[in-house]
Amino acid sequence: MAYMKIATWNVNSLKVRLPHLLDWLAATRIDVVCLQETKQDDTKFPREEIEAAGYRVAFSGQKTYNGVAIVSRTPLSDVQAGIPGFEDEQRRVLAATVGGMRVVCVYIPNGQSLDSDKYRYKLRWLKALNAWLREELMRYPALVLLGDYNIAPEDRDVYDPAAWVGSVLVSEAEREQFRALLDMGLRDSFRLFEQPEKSFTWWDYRAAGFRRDLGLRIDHILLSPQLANRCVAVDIDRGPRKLERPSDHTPVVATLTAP
DNA sequence: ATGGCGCGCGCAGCGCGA
Repeated sequence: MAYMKIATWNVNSLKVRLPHLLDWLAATRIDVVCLQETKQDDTKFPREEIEAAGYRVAFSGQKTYNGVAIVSRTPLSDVQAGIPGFEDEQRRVLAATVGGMRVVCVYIPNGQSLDSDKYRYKLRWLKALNAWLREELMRYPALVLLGDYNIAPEDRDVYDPAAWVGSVLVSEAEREQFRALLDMGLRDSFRLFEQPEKSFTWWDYRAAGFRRDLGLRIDHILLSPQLANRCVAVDIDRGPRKLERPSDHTPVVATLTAP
């Protein structure tokens, strides 16, 4: 295989979106996709359907909220759920080694509002993620961190920055944590390339957000330097967002040359 | 436009997402 495609997609309920996922995998031949908001207990996870499509899968789920999974055409090894040493009942992190890469799938907390306990949790969570990844990067030079970050890193990632001042997803403390990831050497793969203005990955279900293109870029693929050197393209795939009953997020796909 | 929609749970209407 000349290229490897690795993707992230917040499916907002895997139960509802499984047909979209299977169709998308068949159409795109993606090698690895990290899922967020599966919202399913591990006992309910549709492992058989995904394996029947020719993929392996690792998952860490919970009922109603959160839940992450890594779907891969090649075997997954050294699967690890959660951030070591960080007590968290919420299933938001899953890491595995795939094709010589360390793949870290994250569903970063939303935060709700700046005065919320959930926001304080988000910042604590991000600090723990940063500290952990600093070590992981030393252990795994070929590392990719991908998922729903719930952070729009810059104003150009927001359809109307003025309207979002004072909100979660754009606050300075969150963006600082995002920059801390870049400061340890990770690259925002999307910005390695020329991209259209108004490149978004999420649109509110309300107010015809997608039709009016009122979106945010909050789903990201960060690459260690070694993987950034192999990255030849990164694209947002709006296709699944145009289907009936879509997720409010759309997939992001990075294309890497074979090692 | 202060909300709007979609999801899970569970069977009414609420919490949550972003």
